[in-house]
Amino acid sequence: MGEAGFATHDHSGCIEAGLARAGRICTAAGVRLTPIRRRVLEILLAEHRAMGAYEVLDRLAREGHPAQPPVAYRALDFLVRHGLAHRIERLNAFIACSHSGRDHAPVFLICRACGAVAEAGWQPGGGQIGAAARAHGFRVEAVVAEALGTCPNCRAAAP
Amino acid sequence: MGEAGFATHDHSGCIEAGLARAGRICTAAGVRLTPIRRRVLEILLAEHRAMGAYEVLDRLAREGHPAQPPVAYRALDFLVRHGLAHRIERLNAFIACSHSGRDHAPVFLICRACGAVAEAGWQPGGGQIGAAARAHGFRVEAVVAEALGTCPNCRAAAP
DNA sequence: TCTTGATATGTTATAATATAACCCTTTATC
DNA sequence: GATAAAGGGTTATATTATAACATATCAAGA
Repeated sequence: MGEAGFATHDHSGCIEAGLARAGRICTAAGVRLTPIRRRVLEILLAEHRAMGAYEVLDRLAREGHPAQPPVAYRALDFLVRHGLAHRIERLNAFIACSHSGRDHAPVFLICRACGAVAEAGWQPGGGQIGAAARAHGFRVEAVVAEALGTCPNCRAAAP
Repeated sequence: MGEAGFATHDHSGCIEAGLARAGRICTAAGVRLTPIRRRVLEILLAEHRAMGAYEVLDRLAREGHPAQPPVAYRALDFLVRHGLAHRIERLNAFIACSHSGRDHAPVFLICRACGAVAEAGWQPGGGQIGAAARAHGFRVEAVVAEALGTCPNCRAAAP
């Protein structure tokens, strides 16, 4: 999987690889990738973009799954807790994790024009946020880093 | 004003100074700091913490102001647009800007235990986010950076 | 000053996002 | 198989946010 940028690519393999990876992670963590959880991850992987909880829910509904809000939120919470998906605060949306490494602090690049989201990795402790936190005596446990702007595709289309 | 950290301080002067600064900024920008906008900023400055829109709204209501949701959202949007307040995505809440400088990209340090929020400044373009964006050909227009963790006060209280 | 366009406010209604709470089922373990 | 722990199904409701439209206020030129 690796980095997911804005470049279009054939990601038919992403879904399979993502599910396989999820299976490994869940096994290692001693938790269960149940059918609903697996299906939600699959939906996120297939769409390859940030999706709202109710959008995921609609999918499940159309497939005949039970589809009350808690169904989606529980599955999404699970995926986020185990690092298989991320929540994009700015969009109130969720996206499958596209970073292959272990524990990572993602930074999201969100295109205003097309809504595409790229995930990049970084070392939050090492940079300026870490420095700011140390200056305030603050212990960082998690970081939300989201950049809004325009992706290269949209700039090329409407410069 | 300057940096707002976790240290307690007498911020009676903060309110006055914040309002004066807001007046200058609005005059310079040719926009109006109307009574409602001013009052909402005053509330945020006085509380000195992140407040939800409906919490601000309750205040206005108790003071006899009209208090339908758009009243609060419009005032808060105005304050955010002009850099007088910030939206904390992670909390769906708003906080008065406590950074005296000009255009700045704030990073927020949010304490899980007590909910306090400190605002620090940084240079988003220079750091790792800038590097990640350049690597993806992404043009950054705004950055949300929020760190969750524990503030020094809470760690001292319950280590 | 009058008019006019732009901006702001008041209000109703509703959309979008998220969680509480309860009960039942499935799974893992002894 | 008994039992505890985790997950799922469902109802209801809480929380956050905006659309839409009528009225009021302001700024600036005719």
